[in-house]
Amino acid sequence: MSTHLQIVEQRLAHIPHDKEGVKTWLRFISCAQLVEQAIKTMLREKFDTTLPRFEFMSALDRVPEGITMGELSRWLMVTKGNITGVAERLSEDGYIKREPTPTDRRSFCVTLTAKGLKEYKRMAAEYEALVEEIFSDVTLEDTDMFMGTVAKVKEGVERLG
Amino acid sequence: MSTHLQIVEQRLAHIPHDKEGVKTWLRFISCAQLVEQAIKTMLREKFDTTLPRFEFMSALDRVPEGITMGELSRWLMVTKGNITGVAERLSEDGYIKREPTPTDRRSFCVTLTAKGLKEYKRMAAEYEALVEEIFSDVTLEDTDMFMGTVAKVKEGVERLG
DNA sequence: GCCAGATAATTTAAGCTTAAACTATATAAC
DNA sequence: GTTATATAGTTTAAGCTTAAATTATCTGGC
Repeated sequence: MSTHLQIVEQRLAHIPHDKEGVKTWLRFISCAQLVEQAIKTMLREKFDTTLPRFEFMSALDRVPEGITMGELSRWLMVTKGNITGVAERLSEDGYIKREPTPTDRRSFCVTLTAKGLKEYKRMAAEYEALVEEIFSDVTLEDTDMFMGTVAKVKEGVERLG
Repeated sequence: MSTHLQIVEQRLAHIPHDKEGVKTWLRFISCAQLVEQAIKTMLREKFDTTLPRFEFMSALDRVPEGITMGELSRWLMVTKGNITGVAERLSEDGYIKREPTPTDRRSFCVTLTAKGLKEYKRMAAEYEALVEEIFSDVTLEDTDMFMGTVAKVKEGVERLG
């Protein structure tokens, strides 16, 4: 049985030596996927939920007064159609509620229910513990260097126009 | 209009100071998503295709003699059901072909067609140019430091059991 | 040969995601 | 007030993804 790490090494071996950027990108994305997979597995096994649902509830936890679907869409950086679907399922489970806003009859004010807040707090504690454990050997110096690299990559993306 | 970068900074501001790992993870995944989005946009606009289709064809390009659905599943680190679906659509478009293997009547030998190979080469050139451009300011020293951090994160995930 | 267990691939049901079309409402210009 | 334009949210069609169940085939032990 091949591990994630071994497969990534095999894939790197097929990339020409002059493609340093491609190799770095493959290392980058495979590490991100590894961590994300660990988070998804934890959320599924311990809370029978998904990362998009968790992130949706996390967005609501910041703002007890509630926010609109459009604001959620911008905060989570996904389409409004996406928000509609996730909200529908969270609402069915009684974790969130959508109430009309007095000033604009087109929009809703979305908030966590008491049940949703309680469940979110449980999930957030496990999530934070998991991520802190995964990153526990990463030092502040590592993070500083890493942020410098991230800044260069982001500039690279912005250069594209 | 908020940019990706601004939204990430706002999200970081809501994370407690003692959660360094969570902050680093958010920076990590947001950078990965930014690059991935640039790649997906390029593939859609220039080739009317998707990243999973590109990766599928990339896996086939390595092995002109062809590989089975199960090998593709392991190489791409996705379920076999996933492979069935993507293969079906690529086959409809004439980019790949599935032939029975002589030794095992359960399995198929999957290869790129001439059309598929030609299209893949065009896509791969644009993909490599794009990624090299995005990572062009990242130095070998950056990459070395980054790999050290990645190794720590991977160990962190493996520690979970 | 026969049978039990393993393996290759597909199917199914559910959820995530997007782009584009659509409905309803708001806002601004006149 | 009417009209044009913009915005809030939903719907639709298509594709990606998974876990679990299923079908067909293979392999080893007898």
